[in-house]
Amino acid sequence: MQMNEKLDIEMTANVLKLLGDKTRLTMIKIMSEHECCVCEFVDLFDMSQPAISQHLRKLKDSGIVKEARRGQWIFYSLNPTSSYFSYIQTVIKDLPSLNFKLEELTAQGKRICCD
Amino acid sequence: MQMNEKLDIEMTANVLKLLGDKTRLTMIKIMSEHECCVCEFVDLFDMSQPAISQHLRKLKDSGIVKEARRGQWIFYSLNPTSSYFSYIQTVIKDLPSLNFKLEELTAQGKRICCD
DNA sequence: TCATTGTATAAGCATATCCTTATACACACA
DNA sequence: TGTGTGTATAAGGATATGCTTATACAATGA
Repeated sequence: MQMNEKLDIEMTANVLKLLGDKTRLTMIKIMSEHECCVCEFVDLFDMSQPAISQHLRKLKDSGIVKEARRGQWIFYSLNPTSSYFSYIQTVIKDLPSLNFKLEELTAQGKRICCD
Repeated sequence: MQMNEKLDIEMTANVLKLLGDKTRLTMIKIMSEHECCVCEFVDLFDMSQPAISQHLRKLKDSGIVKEARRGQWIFYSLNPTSSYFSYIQTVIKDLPSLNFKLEELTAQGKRICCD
């Protein structure tokens, strides 16, 4: 059963602006499949650590992403309490999965695991 | 039956960036319900005619919107041949309808009709 | 053909965006 | 407590964005 809750245009535009950047859209798609820490993103993107950190901060400030510190690492994931949680999943649904990217990291021993 | 065609991340980010502006997102929502000409948008938004025109050009350049001249007027609408046509409809589905805005125009005799 | 109306383009400006490098902060562990 | 590793913040620069005003182009109709 669909909820069909109405979205605010201005808030939605802000969310779409955040997703309207290739780096952030890719991050969001990755986080929709797995939580991920900053250093993993740094390995996945050809970009400096501060650049990654700044993208994550924008996503966190908007409330669509949450962070969880585990020891030295901070893991980011989609925030299930955000009012845009299911909307975002709809928007990214048909983007290609990036699981294989994380598997490459695992193969290179670069995957962070805190179990 | 869902198609579930895979979307390209970079192209999708570009589309979302276009939608990630309050003015353009509103325009798109309006166009999803009715075609609309430039002067109508000018009446609907508190913004100059060139500003409206420039937003429409971006949307047209990306292929997600098409134009049709009818006499003096140029009508814009969602482009059904765009590969993002159904995607966009999904993305804007739960935004509030703006039909009442067009009805206000009609009441003010500002609605353009070429029938 | 000329004036009017609708639309597009050009140029310029203020601000936003996205990156960089340098540096600070947080945690782990010897 | 000191050092290494992970992450955040600060500052600054290049480019992008979104508006403005001025002007050009397109169609209509007297």
